[in-house]
Amino acid sequence: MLFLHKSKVQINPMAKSSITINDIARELKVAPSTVSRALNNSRKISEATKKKIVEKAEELGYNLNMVASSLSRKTTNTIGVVIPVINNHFYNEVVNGIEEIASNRGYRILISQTKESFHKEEEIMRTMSATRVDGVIACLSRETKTTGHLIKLEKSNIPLVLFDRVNYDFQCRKVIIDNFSVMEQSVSHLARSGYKNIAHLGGPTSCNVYSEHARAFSETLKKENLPLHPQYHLASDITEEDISEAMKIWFSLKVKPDAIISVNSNAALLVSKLAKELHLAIPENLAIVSLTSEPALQYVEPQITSVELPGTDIGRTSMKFLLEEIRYRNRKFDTTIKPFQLIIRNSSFHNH
Amino acid sequence: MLFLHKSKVQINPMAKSSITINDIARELKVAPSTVSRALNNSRKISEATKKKIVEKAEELGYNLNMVASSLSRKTTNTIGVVIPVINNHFYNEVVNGIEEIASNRGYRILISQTKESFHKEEEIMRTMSATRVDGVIACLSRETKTTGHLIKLEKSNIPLVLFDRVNYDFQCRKVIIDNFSVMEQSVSHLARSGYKNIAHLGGPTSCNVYSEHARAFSETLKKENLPLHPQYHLASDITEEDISEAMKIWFSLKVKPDAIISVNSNAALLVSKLAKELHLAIPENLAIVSLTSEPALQYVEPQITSVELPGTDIGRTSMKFLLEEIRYRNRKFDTTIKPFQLIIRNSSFHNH
DNA sequence: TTCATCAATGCAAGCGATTGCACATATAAA
DNA sequence: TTTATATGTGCAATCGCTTGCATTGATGAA
Repeated sequence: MLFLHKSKVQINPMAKSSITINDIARELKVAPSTVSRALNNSRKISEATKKKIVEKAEELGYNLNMVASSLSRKTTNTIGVVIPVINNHFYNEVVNGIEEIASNRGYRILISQTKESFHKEEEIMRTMSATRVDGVIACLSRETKTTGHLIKLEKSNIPLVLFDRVNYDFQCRKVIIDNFSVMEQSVSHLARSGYKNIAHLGGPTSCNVYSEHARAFSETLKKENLPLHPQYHLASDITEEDISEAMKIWFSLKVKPDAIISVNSNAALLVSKLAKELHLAIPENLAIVSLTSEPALQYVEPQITSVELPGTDIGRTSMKFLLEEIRYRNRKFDTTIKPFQLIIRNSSFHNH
Repeated sequence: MLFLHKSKVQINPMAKSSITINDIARELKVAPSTVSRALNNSRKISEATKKKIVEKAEELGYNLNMVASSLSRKTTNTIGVVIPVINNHFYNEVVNGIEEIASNRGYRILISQTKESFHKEEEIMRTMSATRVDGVIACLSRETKTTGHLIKLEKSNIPLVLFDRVNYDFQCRKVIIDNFSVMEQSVSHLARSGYKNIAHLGGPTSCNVYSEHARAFSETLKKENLPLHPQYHLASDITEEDISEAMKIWFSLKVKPDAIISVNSNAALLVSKLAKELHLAIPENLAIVSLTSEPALQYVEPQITSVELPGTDIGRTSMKFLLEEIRYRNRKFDTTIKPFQLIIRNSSFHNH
C-alpha cells in the first residue's frame, strides 16, 4: 500500500481546527441550527435537506464534537467505573457486564483503579465529578471507611451504584453478594467433608466483605461444633509475604490446620503452591477453598474448590440500575443480593 | 444502623445546576475571568484575591466543569486506550503502565475493548475522535487488515501510538516485540532439549504477530534440521474448541508431536490439562511452551515455560511517546522493539 | 378571500470555562 | 511633576453545539 500522498506530515504545532456544523451550514447556505437538527435526525427537517446535509457532512469529513455537545446538552453519555484494580478476574467480568449494557445504550465507560488507596479513590471521585460523567459504578477500596467523597458526588447530582464492597451507612443502590453465606457454605462444606481445624486467610475487616466473612467464620464454626483457634482466624492485606508468613506460623503449631479458606483465588493458588512445598497432600492433609474464582483454579492439581461470583451479572445489573437513575432520576436505595455458587473441586473433598 | 435522617430523597427530575465560576464571581463582585485565573493559579492575580476566591469556591462546593474547560482549551486531558480484551494479563499490564505515566502527568484514560472485532474497532476510533481525546494508544484487533480508520484518526489530528499488534503499512510510532525472535528462541530451546516433533498452535496469520510467529516457526525448524509436519503448523482463532480439536487430531496421528508451542497462556494451560487427560507425561512425553505469560503458569504442575513480555514497560513507553507527540507535535515514525525473556520452567526441560 | 394551522427553517441565547486585550492604579524612573 | 513600567482586574469574544421561539410560506377551512 502506498501512503505517499496521505502521509504529508503536518508540522504546525496547533491542531488544524476541524470541520464544524458552521462550515457545513456556510457551504450549504443554511443555518447551523438546521445542520444540527438534520444530523440529529430531527423530524422537523425535511428529508431533502437532511440528505443534502448528511452528504455534505460526509464529504467534508465532519465529526461531531462531543465536548461541545456535552456542554450544551449537559450530559456526557459517559459513565465512570471505579474498581480497586484492573488485573483481577472478578472486576474484569464486572467491567464486561457494565460495558455490554452501556454500549448497547450508547454510553461510554471511563475506568479508573483506586489501587486500594482511599486517597486515590477520593481523587477519582473528584475527577468523575469534574468530567461530569452521567453516573458512577464503584467498588470501594479496602481502605475506605468514610463516605464524604461519595456524599460530594451525590451533591453534584451524579447517580452512584456500589457493588461488592459497599458502605452500608451510605444510601444508594447496591449490588452485592451475601458474604456471610459465602463463608457459611464454605465452612459447612469443609465440616461435612470431615475437616476439623479450619483456618481463615481473610482480608482486612475494615471492609464489609471481609468483616462479614470473619463473622460468618466464627459463627459457623460454632454452629458446626468445630474449634475456633484464634490464631487460625487471620485478617491481613493478603500480600504474598502475609500468606507465606501465615503458612509458616500455622504449620509450626502443635495443632496444624487441615483446611484453609482463602479470601481470594490468588491467595489460594499461592497457598496450594506453598502447601506442596511443605509436602502436604491436598486434599488429604490439607483442604483449600477459595472465596473467589478464576480460570487458573481449574488448571492446578488438584483443582481448587471455589466460590463462583456472578461478575458479569453484577456488572449488568449495576449498569441497569444506574441507567434507571440517570433516566428517570428515581432514586432507590434498595440492595440487590446476587446468587453465588460454591463449586466443589478436588482440593476439599475426599473420603476420610 | 439507622438511615432515617440521611435518606431525604431529592425528587426533582432535573439536576440542580451546579456552582460555576460566575456564581463565585457574583458573590465576590469580581469578574469571572478573575475567578478563572485565580483557580488556575495564574500569577497575574494577587495572593489576597486568590485566597478569597479559593475560599469562596471551597465554601460553595465549586467543582471545575472539565467539559467547558475542554471546549475552551481544545484539549481534554484524556487519552484513549484501545485493547482487544480487558481480561488478559498482558493487556492489563500495558494498561497499568499507561495509567502510571498518564496519571503522573494529569491525564485520564478512556479504555475500550474491540473484542477482536474490526467493526467495533472502527466505531471506537470514531468515538475517540468525537470525544476529542488528546491521543490514542491502540493494539489492533485480530481482524484488522486495513487502516482507513487509523488514517481518519490521524486526519482529525489525534496522535496515535500502536503497540504489539500493529500494521506496518501505517505510519506512526510503534512499540512492539520481536515476534520472530520469540518463536525462534522457543523452537531452539526445544531443539536443544531434544524435542523433535514440534507443533505450533498459532493465531490467525492476518495479524502481524502471528504471521511472524509462523514464519519463524518454519525457518527455525529448518535451521535446526527438524521436520516441519504441515499438520503441526496450525493457525486458528484459538478457541477452546480449536485447541481440543487440534489435540485430538495430533495425538491420533502416526507421528505424534513431542512438543507444543502455544500462542498464549490460556491455550497453554488448556493444552496442559488436555495432555494430562491423555496421560501424557510433561515434559517427558510432551513439552509445552507458551508465547505469553501469566501468573497461573507457575501454579500448574509442572510449571510452564513461557515468554515473559514487558507489558508494563510497553505501556509506559507508549504513553511517553504519545505525550511527546501531544506536547511537541513532533511526529516520529520509529518503531521501538522491547526485549522479552524466555523463562524456562519444567514443562520443557528434562534429561533425555 | 381571509384566517388559522402546520411544516420547515432561521435567529440568537445559552452551556461554563478561557484568554487576548484594554484599562486602571501604583510604583519607579527621569 | 511627568512619563514609563509593572501589576492586578475587567470586558467581551470564543470554543461548537443545542434549543426555545420567531418567522415564513403553503395549505386547508370557513
